Amino acid sequence: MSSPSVETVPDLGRCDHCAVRHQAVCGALSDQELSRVNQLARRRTISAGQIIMSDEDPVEFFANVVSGVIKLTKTLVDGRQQIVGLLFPPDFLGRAFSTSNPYFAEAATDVEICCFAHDGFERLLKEYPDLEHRLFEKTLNELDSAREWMVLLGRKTAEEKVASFLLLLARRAAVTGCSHASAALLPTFQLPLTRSDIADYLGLTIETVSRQITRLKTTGIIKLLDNRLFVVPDMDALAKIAGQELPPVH
Amino acid sequence: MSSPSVETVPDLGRCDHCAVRHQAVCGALSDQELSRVNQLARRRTISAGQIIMSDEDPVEFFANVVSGVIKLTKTLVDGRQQIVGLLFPPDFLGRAFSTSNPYFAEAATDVEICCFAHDGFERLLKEYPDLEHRLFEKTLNELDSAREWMVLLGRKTAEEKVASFLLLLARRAAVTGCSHASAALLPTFQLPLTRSDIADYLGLTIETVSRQITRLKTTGIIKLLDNRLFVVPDMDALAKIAGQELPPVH
DNA sequence: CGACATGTTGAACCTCATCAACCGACGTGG
DNA sequence: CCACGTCGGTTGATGAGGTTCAACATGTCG
Repeated sequence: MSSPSVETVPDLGRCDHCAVRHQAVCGALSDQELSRVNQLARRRTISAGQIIMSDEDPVEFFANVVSGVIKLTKTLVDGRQQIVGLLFPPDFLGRAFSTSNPYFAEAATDVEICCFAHDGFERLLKEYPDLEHRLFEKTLNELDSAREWMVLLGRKTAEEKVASFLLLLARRAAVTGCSHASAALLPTFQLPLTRSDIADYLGLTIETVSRQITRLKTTGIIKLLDNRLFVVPDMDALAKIAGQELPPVH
Repeated sequence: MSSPSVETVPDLGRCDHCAVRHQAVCGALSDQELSRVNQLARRRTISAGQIIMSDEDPVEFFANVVSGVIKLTKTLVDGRQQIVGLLFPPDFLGRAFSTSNPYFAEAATDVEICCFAHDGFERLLKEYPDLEHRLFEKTLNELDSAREWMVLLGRKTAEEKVASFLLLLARRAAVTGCSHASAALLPTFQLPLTRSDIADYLGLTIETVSRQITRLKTTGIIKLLDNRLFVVPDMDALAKIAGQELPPVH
């Protein structure tokens, strides 16, 4: 397992080549600490559609999202469903300090995660306050996002909802910097969700989502290279349609 | 200020008589630590309708809610508003680890809060991991609530929304145990919000809220002693209408 | 090739928003 | 003291935005 190395250099194992090593919660850890985490961690690959955690099960593990997208969903007794969160790399999956899961976690695309056993990880949180602090900050950001989404769900029109969602992805793509298309550096991204998932994320039906997308397409706000590959020629135009929140300055 | 006492007994000052001393984040602190917090804290009384924090201002302070109800709101440029959270005692107000406020905080009723200066409190968080941990747990609970509300906003009907809201208050009243009415111990509570606030919380209009309340009244699911005082004769019936989430057991 | 999943489009319907009138309570000033 | 305006709430009539139901297109996999 461990390569023959000078003993002062900790064995980081897979963590050493991990794509999200510094952005994930692990970023809080020193090399020494990370080598311990490494022994606790287990990579898993999950194909699209698989359920990762169920609200029927107790919390069994936590995980970092390494690649792909995970959707967190809640369901009413009659089957109505709502996506209450999307996890991208390097987000963290799992409800700390609770024995029960408050939602379903399902792979929206093929997904790679790095899992930690429940007990071991909670012990780690106790031992490394920096780790807990990092997780806390991530949680605060999630809370901010959730509340922004509440505005969308409660007050925005179908067109604004779809535009907001596309804007979210376009901005992510702009930051991540991976423009798939050669198209002169215009924000371009791959849809990670089906129409059905988008509907569940926006509190709409599939049909309405489809109609709004074709509308944005015909008005030229967006372009589709194929059914899943989007280009946004004018981010400001899209942002305008998305119905922005009150800016901080009055 | 400090009463002449044996020096081994820390001066808890107002904290000693504080109604939320043990439930609020302060519950994480020893008497020694609390006596220090006490010097940092300042009680404030705020009348209904006053703005406590604006998203236009930087984060200036944090606070414990001691009595009353605070609403957290977000607004779109054209004035559409959404309440993204309600704070009851002993909830915590303020976004830690950020220089800007993500929302408005407004007193829904007359409110008593216990304020801490921003810098002093963040220093305290660093020094007392237990305090930060407690705040973390509160944040996790807020996130759970926010996500539950997303299901309501995205997927529930007007009737279910109103019923869910009343159920929320009725359950709170049942726990807090303060039944205002002599009515044979039926869950009874005072509405802390105007119809307009309720509408902003549920993503509806005032008119729809009003109509749904009268509907629940005429079907006997709820009774009104006056415009603000509600009685729930049958919690299960109300819960049924509220459209429960999928129970943990399949 | 047929079966199935994903997505699009059309037509009818319905829930909820909108606009408007009205009510009672309250406070204020002439 | 009463007229007046305001505020919170209720009720009615109307219509638009989105859902529902249904048909069809497209792509994929055995």
